[in-house]
Amino acid sequence: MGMPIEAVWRRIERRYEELTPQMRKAARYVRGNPQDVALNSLRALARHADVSPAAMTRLTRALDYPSFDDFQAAHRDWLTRAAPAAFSGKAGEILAMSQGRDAEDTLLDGVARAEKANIDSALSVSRRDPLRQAADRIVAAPGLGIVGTRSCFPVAFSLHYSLSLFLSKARLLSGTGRPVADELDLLAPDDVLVAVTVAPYSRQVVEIVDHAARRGIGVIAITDDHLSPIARAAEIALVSENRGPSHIASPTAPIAVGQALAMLVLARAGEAGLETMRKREAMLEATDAYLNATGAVAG
Amino acid sequence: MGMPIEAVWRRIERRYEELTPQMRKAARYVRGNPQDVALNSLRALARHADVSPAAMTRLTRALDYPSFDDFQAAHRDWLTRAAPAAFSGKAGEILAMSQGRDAEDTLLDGVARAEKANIDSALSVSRRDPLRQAADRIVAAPGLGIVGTRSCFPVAFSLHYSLSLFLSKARLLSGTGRPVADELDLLAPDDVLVAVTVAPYSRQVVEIVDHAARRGIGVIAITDDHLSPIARAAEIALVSENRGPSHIASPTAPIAVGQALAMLVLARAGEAGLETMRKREAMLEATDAYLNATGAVAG
DNA sequence: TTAATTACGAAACGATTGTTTCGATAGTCA
DNA sequence: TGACTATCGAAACAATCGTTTCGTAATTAA
Repeated sequence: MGMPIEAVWRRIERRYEELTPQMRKAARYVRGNPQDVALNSLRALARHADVSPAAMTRLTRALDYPSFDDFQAAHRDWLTRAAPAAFSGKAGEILAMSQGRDAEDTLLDGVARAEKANIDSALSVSRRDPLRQAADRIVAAPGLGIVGTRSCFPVAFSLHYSLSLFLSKARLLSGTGRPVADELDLLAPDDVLVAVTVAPYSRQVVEIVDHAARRGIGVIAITDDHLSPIARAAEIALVSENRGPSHIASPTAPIAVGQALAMLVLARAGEAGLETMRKREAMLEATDAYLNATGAVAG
Repeated sequence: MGMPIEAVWRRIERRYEELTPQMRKAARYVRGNPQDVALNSLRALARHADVSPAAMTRLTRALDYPSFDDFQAAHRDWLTRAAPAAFSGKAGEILAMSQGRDAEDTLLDGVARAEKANIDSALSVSRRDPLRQAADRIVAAPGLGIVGTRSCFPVAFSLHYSLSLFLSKARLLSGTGRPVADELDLLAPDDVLVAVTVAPYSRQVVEIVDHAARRGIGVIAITDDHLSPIARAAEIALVSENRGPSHIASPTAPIAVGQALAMLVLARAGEAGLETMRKREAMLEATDAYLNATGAVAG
């Protein structure tokens, strides 16, 4: 048959350095999203990779493929081979499933698909510049507060938890035993506040954001719409769509945004950040917070 | 977005009799070669099925799809979902050669890909039976506790938050002001405890699980390995892989599991559950917790 | 048989595809 | 500085796309 996709990947990695910047961008996307190459047209693929169609054509030629069709064929072969052989069968066997399970499966399919689409939108190429700016801002700020309530509290918590592994200045405004707004006193002008809320927007968080903005605190908003109340008042807005079949809004996409943000901050903290993390881990092990690596549990 | 391919198959089987001979021929090929639909153009597909392009167009319309694109989209969804997360694990190699934005983009690509793969694994078809069992168990239990610490606390919190929207028996064992283990007293035998922890496993959670199991409390484990300390002691284990390029473990996949679980419980609660949810929402609106729907914020 | 209806594919449509051309721009060296 | 090269994307190209139209063939009913 055609040529295995592993050969494509090897070529990309081997020739990566001699590619032009735009071609590298295209190559990175292709390498990271093989199924996109298999399923989309060249123009759509270029759009996803945030590159011109011409650049994509040039990439395929630079990788010694006579045409995009041949390049795409390799990816289609791969995708076809990866697909399960479970589909073939006599008509009618699917009907064997009971009604209830069927409906639930459809729901779960929808959830999985929606979650993935939400994450895609949150970390799409076009939304990375704000992410980078936010990371820069957090690194530069002398102090950092993080706030989120209700369904967005997990987002705030996990962002704070990840950051606090290597960044001692992060504070979670959790409102334990007192109004959250009181904790805003912890922040000074030039500090940064990361605020999280999605529709329906928490009045509490919106008011804190407004208050912080007036005090000269830089606000980074993690939300679900460029026009949301906190996005408009914020210096930087990190937006992730939040759709799904469920009646309950899922926090996965904003959490992924928070994780990506924490990762970028860690990248900027460099070796010093990693060193801090190692020390924290050593401390946690010393206090017996975790089971030992063997996973063995006595009794 | 799209509709699951199972619906396509069901339609074909149900309406097969009333189709035209040429359309049946096309339908048979489509049913037997779904990957061809995903990967080829309408004309190529018609050629493979040995029918005219017009016949294929008519088939998609007869199956109530507005256009062939929509019809094809269903097959593409299926194919991408069916494909395993088989991309060679060393996706981060390219990063070594480049620097700055390039390196960060590669990292972000890796994060997005890993998060999606983790969610896929968590909600894959083979892991849905435990999910259903867990939902049944939660509905049947008189009492319900949820526990998770550190990086897994967001998982426990968001599951509890979602469930508490329509299920008053859910209790979050958060350990505010006292040891978490003390709160285990809230649970009686025949109750259910949902425990969350991923490697490195929290000693606290593992001990609570062991204690609960000995007391006859049914344990549902949300974790990252079938052999993890809490999975072995649990009645039902909901496992989601947790891989990624970051040094920090991301909680998105277990959170997605929690959301799916909450959705299934809601589905079982039926109209009564929805009614409870509406009441809660009305209450929150009445207490001015949210901004009004217009999103307008004064000042 | 004839009349009425249904099923079908060739042909043509505008939209979109992959590719090439070419002028503008950025960066480098003399 | 000015000349030269490398890189890029807008625009134009023919080809192919999905779809519709319409006359003919096949089928059915009487």
